[in-house]
This record gives sequence, structure tokens and C-alpha cells, in this order.
Amino acid sequence: MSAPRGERPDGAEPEPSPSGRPRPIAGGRRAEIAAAAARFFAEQGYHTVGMREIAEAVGMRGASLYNHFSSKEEVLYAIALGMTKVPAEEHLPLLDAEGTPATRLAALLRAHIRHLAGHRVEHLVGLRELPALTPEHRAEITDQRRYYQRRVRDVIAAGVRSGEFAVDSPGRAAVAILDMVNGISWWLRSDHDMDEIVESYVGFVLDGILQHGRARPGPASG
Amino acid sequence: MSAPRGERPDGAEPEPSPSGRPRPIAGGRRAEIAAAAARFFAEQGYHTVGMREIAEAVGMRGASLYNHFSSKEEVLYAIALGMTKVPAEEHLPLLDAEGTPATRLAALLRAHIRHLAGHRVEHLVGLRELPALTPEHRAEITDQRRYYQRRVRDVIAAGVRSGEFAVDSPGRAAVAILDMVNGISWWLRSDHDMDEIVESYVGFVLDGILQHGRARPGPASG
DNA sequence: ACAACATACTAACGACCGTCAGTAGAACTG
DNA sequence: CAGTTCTACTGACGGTCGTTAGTATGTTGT
Repeated sequence: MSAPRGERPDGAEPEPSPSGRPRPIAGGRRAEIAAAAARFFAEQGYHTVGMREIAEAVGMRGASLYNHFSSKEEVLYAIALGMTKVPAEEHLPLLDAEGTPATRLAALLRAHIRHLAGHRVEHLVGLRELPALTPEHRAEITDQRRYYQRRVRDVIAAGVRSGEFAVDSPGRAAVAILDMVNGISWWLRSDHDMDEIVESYVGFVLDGILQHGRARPGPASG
Repeated sequence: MSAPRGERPDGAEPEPSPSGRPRPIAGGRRAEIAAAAARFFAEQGYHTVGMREIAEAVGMRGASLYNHFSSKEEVLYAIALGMTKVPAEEHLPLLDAEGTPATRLAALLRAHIRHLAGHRVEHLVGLRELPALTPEHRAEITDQRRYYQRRVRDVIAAGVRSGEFAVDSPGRAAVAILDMVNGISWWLRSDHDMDEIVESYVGFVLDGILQHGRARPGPASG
């Protein structure tokens, strides 16, 4: 089962392209590697996966990966960054749009969950493998996450002031909400009905958690 | 700062301990090792931590750990089992006690969160390092977790039937609730006010998520 | 055509890993 | 007392890991 180390497996390549150029892709190689690595990291864990295994998945030898990434940790960092910095910059403007706090938060939640679903493995890796990052890289990721969390807390606080929401501690609610929606990436499968999940969770948050301090009618009893 | 136990000169005393017996603890050694390992696993990740590092923390050499565990994976398995099987057997009977579904679920949530807080690192490891387990061990842990989740779903369904709760999908709500409360172990620190956290989350669940389908009065407008 | 660059390769290094074999000294048991 | 068990030790093995150096080859720019 071990690959013959010293020999060139001429016919073992997935593409024995006789032109000598194995892959015509230009520039997108980094993303391709990161995507393959994220898949492996998600299902086996960062440290279990070797550079040679990642390389094989994209049709290279392990050492060649260092033409695209300076280290294994940088691969992980790129994955984590793509799930914190990028969506933060794309989604948080939704909180600055027009509308009530409730509609703005709903828009953010929908974008958040849909993005998570579209990048499930990357999201899972970004949550799970933080300790494997360099202290500097880890700090950058957690800072970004804290900022995102703070923005959610602020829009909740605005909703409390406007009377739309009823919670004691917007900060505590923000943490609980984000933990709940991020939990999706642990169990999501491709055969789930995304529309239904999104609307369920938006309901849990907007009509549930953020309303739990409000008086309600009890169960029908007559 | 290095311990003097490292080198063993020819005729020197192995331990300066006056009693001559290095450790009077009997039998509790397994738990001591697992606790130390859980601390390391939680903050560095399972694969980053070596047997020699765990051993040093309990005053042994790496190879001596194999007098207590047959493999490194068994250490992880013991930790994970202590956070699924044990609490399931201790807490789930609360769902069979007397009272309404709401009071029974509240009791379970309180016990769950308090147990989580008392074993934060073990809980985190049990969540995060599942892929490092043997397929058989992993299956056992996830089966246990699925059972726990099903019991929560059932009590939610009972509450819906009795009119105490108002949710469309008890199963979906159970998953969301458990993800939310389990998320606590990712950020909990020892200086948090546990009573306040517990009651906040019980409120999020019982008065929030599980009521979100019920009609409510809107924000006060007159 | 020639230089410069990008990308892939082979080969190997040093470090560390989990694990095992063998041993020794205490602690119990009869 | 002898015999068994328990626990910790030393020392080492085979393997894998991330990474580097050096090299070959195809593409691009002038």
C-alpha cells in the first residue's frame, strides 16, 4: 500500500497527459490545494493529515506544495481566514443597511448560514483547529471573530432599545446565537433541506431567543 | 526548573520523599492521567501532545503510561466516554421524574450545563477530537450522543403535545439547543458567574426557542 | 533564441512519535 | 519466608512527519 518512494510511477498519474503539462490551471492552484486540505482536515483532523496526502489529492508530490504555501500551518491559516475575514467583510455590511434591527439581523443570519453551508468543511476546520495555528495567526482569527460577535451584540442591543427584542444581556445572547448557528457545520449533510434549516434557525433566534423576556399567552386551557 | 527525576545515578535515591514510597495513591492513577491528558488535549489538540508530555505532568516517563492505558487512543476514549456515557446515565433519569415536560427539561439542562462547567476541558476534548478515535470507539460515542439527543427531542415533543411548547420540529429544536449549550465549553472561563449562565440558557431554551411558534404581544405601543 | 520564471520532481535530513521489551524494586498474599 | 502483582524505569525500534536542497522542464517575455 506504500507508494514506491524512489521510483517514478509513470502510469499512476490520474492524467498521463503526453503533452508534458499536467495541469493547465493557472493561479487557482492555491485555492485548489486549500480546498483539498480542508476536506481532509475536516474529516481526519489537522495533524493526522500529512502534506503528502494533501499533495496526492491535487496530483502532486508533497514537497511541491511548498511552491504554493510556505508551510502546512499556512494552509490551515488560509482556510481559517477564508471563513472569518472574508465573510465578515461580505456579510457585516448587511447590519448597516436600512431597516429595523430585526430585519437586518435576519439578513445577516441568512447570509451566515448559507455561507456556512456552502463551505461546510472549511467552517468546521476553522472552528476546530484553532489551536494548531501560530499564536499570531490565531490571534488574528479570534480578533476577527470577536469583532463579528460584537457587531451582532450591538444590533441586538439596538433591537432591545427599539422594543423589538427582549433580552437581559445582548452579549450573552449573541454568543448563544452564534454557537447555535455555527453548530450546524458539525452535522450538516448535503441532503438536508437548506431553505427549511435557514428559516428554522432564523425563527429560533428572532422569535425565540430574542423574545424570551417578553410576556406571552400561556397554553390554551379552555 | 527541570525535575531532578530525569537522571538516575547508579546508587542514588530514586525519590527524596521521606516515606520512600513515591506515590501513596492507589488506583486513582488512571483518572489522574486522564485529567492531565484532557488539559493538554484541550489546549493543544490531541495529536500535538505526546505521551512523554502527559507522563511528565503526572511524574512518570512516557513508557510507564502503558501500565495504565493500552494506547494513547484509549486515554482519549476514556475522556470522551466520561463526557457522554457517564452524564447520560446520571442526567437522563431526570427526564423520567415527575413534573411537566418543561420542568423536567429544565432540570436536565441545569444538570447538563453544570456538569459541562465542572469538566470543561474534558467536554471540549470530547467534542473536538472525535476523529482521532478508533471507528469502533467513535461509533460508541456518537451512538450515545444520538440517544441523548433523541431523549431531548422526545421530551420536547411531549411538551408540544401538552401545549407547553410551540415548535414545528422537535428534532431540529433539540439539535439547536444542544449545540447552543455545548458551545459554552468553548469560551467558558473560571471567572464566569455560573448561576447566571445557567439561568440565562434555561431561559433561552424554555421561554425562547421552545416558545417561538406561539403568538405574542408586540412591542408596547401605547 | 535566450533569459527569467513558475512549477513540478527526487532525495534526504533531523526530529519526534507511539510503542514495546526487559528489568527492578516495592507491596501484598500465603 | 517465598511468590505474585503492580508500577515505574531504561533504552531502543521502526515509522512518519514537515521541511529543504538541488534539479528538470515547460511557459512567458523580450
